[in-house]
Amino acid sequence: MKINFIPIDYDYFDFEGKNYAKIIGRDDKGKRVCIIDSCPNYLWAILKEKITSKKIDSLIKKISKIELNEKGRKTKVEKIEIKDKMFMGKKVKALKIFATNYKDLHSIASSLDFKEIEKRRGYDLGYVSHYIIEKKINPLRWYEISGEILNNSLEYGGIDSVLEVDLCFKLENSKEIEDKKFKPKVLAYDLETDGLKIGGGEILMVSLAGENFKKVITWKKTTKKKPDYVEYVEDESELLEKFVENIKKYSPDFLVGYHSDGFDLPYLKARADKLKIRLPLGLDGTPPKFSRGMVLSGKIKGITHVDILKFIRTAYSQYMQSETLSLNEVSKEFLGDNKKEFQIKHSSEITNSDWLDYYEYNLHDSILTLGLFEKFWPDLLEFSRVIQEPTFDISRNGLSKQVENYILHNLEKHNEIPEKRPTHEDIGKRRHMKSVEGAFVYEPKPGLYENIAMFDFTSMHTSIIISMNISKGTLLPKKEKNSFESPEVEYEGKKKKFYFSKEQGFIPLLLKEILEKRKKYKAEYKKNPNKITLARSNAFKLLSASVHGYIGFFGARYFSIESSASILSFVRKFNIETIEKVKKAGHEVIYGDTDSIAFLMNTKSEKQIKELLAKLNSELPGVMELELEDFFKRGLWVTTRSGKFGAKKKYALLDKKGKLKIRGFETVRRDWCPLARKIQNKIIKQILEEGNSKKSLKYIKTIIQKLKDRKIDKEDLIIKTQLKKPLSEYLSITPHVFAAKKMEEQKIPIDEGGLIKYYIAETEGKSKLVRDKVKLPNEKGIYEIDYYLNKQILPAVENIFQVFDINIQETIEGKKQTTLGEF
DNA sequence: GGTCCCTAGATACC
DNA sequence: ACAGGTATCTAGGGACC
Repeated sequence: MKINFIPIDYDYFDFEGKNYAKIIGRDDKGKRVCIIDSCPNYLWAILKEKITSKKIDSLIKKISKIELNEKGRKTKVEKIEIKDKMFMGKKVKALKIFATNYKDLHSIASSLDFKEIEKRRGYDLGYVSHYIIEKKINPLRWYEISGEILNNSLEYGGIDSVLEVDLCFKLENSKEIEDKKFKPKVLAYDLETDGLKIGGGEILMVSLAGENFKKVITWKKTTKKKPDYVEYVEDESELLEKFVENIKKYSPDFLVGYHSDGFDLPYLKARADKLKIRLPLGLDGTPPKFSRGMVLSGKIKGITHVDILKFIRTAYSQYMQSETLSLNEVSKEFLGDNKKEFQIKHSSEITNSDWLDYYEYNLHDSILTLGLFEKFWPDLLEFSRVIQEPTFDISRNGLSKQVENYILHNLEKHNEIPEKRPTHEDIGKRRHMKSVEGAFVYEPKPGLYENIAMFDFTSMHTSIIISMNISKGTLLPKKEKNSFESPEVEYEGKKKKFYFSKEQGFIPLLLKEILEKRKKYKAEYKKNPNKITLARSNAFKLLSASVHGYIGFFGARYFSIESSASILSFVRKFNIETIEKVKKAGHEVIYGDTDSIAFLMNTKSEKQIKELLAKLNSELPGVMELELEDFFKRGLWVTTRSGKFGAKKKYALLDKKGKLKIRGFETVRRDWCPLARKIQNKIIKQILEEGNSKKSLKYIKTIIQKLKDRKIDKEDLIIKTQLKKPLSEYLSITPHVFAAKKMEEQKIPIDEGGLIKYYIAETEGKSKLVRDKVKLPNEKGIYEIDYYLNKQILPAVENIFQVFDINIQETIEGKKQTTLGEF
C-alpha cells in the first residue's frame, strides 16, 4: 500500500534489543499515520596515520569479536567497513563499526581500546537525529511511502494496537515528493488555578481553542446563565478527565501553551498525580513526561507539545518592541489583541458574576496562544525543514543548538565524521578560559550634528569567517606560508597571531551556503512575497548570524576559542581601518560600534558618499561588504554622566523621512519611569527636528512645575525592574528587591523573572536610602518630588542640554543666566 | 555625616 | 548552560576622614 505522508512527531522504542523509530504524521487526507522504521547503527573509529592494511585487518578481526551485555541486552559488533572519510577537514581512514543497538555505541566505543585507533566518534547524537540523518525522513516534508500495514499485529510487541492512529505502517520504501499543502491541527490550552506554585492549589478551569472550537471546562459554577462554550463538571478530577477527552476528540498535531513547559503542563501533571489520575494524553495512552535539566520540557507522545513562549524568546525577542515577553504584550505586538481585563483573585474571593468574566478571560488566553502559534507557524515549519529536527526540539532549542543541528545534518555531503560533544571536564575548562577581547567602539564627540552618513558591514562576523576560512578544523598549529593570518590577539597572556588554512573548511563552506540561501530567499521574497519564503529567509538569516556565537560557545562541538578570538580581531581591524579611510577621505567620524561607522557628509553629495562606499568595498577581501545604512538629517551624541567622555552606545538620529532612531538613551530603557522616558523622548525629538533646544527648555520647565505641583499621574512614576533571581540570593538590597519583599509580605504573587513595580514616596523616616521610600503601586502615598526631579527627570535630560552649554540644574534653580541667547 | 571607591545589579547595543 | 563582549547607569555598602 502506498500513501503520501508528512512526518510531525518523532520518537523511538526498543524491541528485542533493537531500535525502531516511531514517527507520527498525517497522510494527505488528514488521517493520522504512524510509521515504524529502523536504520543502521554505527560509530566511527578514526585510525592513526600510516597503519598498514595488515594491521587494519587484524584490528578488524579483534573488533568483530566485541560482544557486550548491557542492561540485560546483548549487543555486538555486526559489521565493519573501512572508509575514506574526512575529520575536521582532514582526510582520514576510519572504520565504520555497526552494532546492534544505538544506545550501546557508547559502551562499544569504550571498549575500543586499541593503539591503532586515534579517535572514536559519531555515537553521541540523539537517536532521532541519527535516524533522520540516515534515512532522510525529514520533518514536515512530504513523502510517498509504502510498507506493510500493522493491524493489531504482534510485531514489535503489539505496539500498534495501543496507538490511537488511523494507520500504522512498517516502512519499506519512501521517496520525497513535491511539497503539498499542509495545515496542522492545532489546539491551544490555558489553565487558571488557585496558586502559582506548581500543583499548589486547585485547577479552577482550563480553556481550549482550535479552529472553530472553543471551550472552557470548569467546576466553578455560577447561577447566572453560562455561555455555550463553558462546560460544567463536578470537580477537579472530572475537569482533568474532560480535558483529556476533549484533546483526544480534537486530535491535534500540536498542543500549544504559553509558558506551558514551566507552568500549565507540569501543573496538570502535579494535580493529576495528587488526585491519582493518569492523564493519558499520549497517543499510546502515556502521561506527559518532563525532561530533566534546568528548564523543563513537557513531552506528550505522538502530539507535539509546543511552548510558544520559548520559540518566540529564541527566534524573535531580539527583533521585538515589547519590553516583556508576557502573553499580553507579545499578543499586542503580533496580533494587535490584548488579554481580557480581569483582576485575578483567589477563588474564595470571586463572586458569582465574576466567574463569567473569568471564563472569558481564560478562553481568551487560549485564543491568543492559538493566534501566536498561527503567526509563527511558518517559522516553526521552515526552521524544522531547514535544520531537519522535529518541531518539538526546534521550538525549544537555543540558537547555538540550532546551528549545531544544522551542521550535524549537513556533514554527510562533506564526507565529514561528526566531532564529539564536549564532556563536563571540557566544558569546565572552556568556561575558565580568559574571555577573548570583543569588538571596538569609537568614542563619540558629543554634539548635535547635521547631515550624517552611516555605513555598516553586512553580516560582519559571518563574512569574516567565510572570507578568512576560520574554524576549528582550518586552524593551523603554526604559521604557514599562504595562509590567512589574524591580527595580533591577546591569548593566554601573550600577544599572538593565528593562522588558518586556505584549503576550504567545511564550516566556512556551510556558512557560505547559508548566506547564499539567505540572499536567494530574500530576493525571492521581494519578487513574490509570501509567508513561507520570508520564514525560510529568516531561518537562514538567524542561522548565519548565530555561527560566530556558536563557535565561541563553550557547549559547542565545534567550539574554538582561537577562531572566536581571530574573528573578533578581524572585526576590530576592519572597523578601525574603515574609520581611518573615511577620515582620510576628508570626513569627520562621529561614531562607530563593532560593524558600523557614522560620519559627517560635509559638502559631499549622496552620490559622492556612495562612490566612497564603492571604493571602500573594492578594497575589502572575500565576501566582505560594507553597505549604506542610511543618510540622516541630524544626530545627537552626549557625554557620559560624569561629563568627561562622549558616551558610547547612546545616540539619536533623525532620518530624512522624519523617523527617529534612538539607541541606549534612558527613553529606551524599561527601568526608568515613564515620565522620564516620555520627557526625554520628546526633547530628543524636538531637538533633532528643530536643530536647537529652545522649545525643549520651555517644555522641561513646565513639566518640572507640574511635578512640583503634584500634578503628575502616578502611573507615569512607576518604576519597573526585573527580579532576575530568587530573593534570598541577592547580596545587596536594592529598591526593587525591597519592593519584591514587600510583595511577598502582602502575598502578592511574584512570577519568575517578572517585573517588580514600585514608586518612590514621601516617608516619615529620615533614612536616605531609596529603598526605604519604596511603595508598591497599590499602597497609598504621595510621590517624592525630590527623587523624581533629581534622580529621574534631570538625569535623563541634563546631558542633552549640556550639548547646548545649558546647565539645566542651575537653569531650573535660576542661579545662572543661560546661554540661550546663542540661539 | 559626608566623600570616595567599589561592587552588584539591570539593561542596552551589536 | 543553551551568544557573549562592550558599555552605561543607579543604589548600596564599606572604608575613611
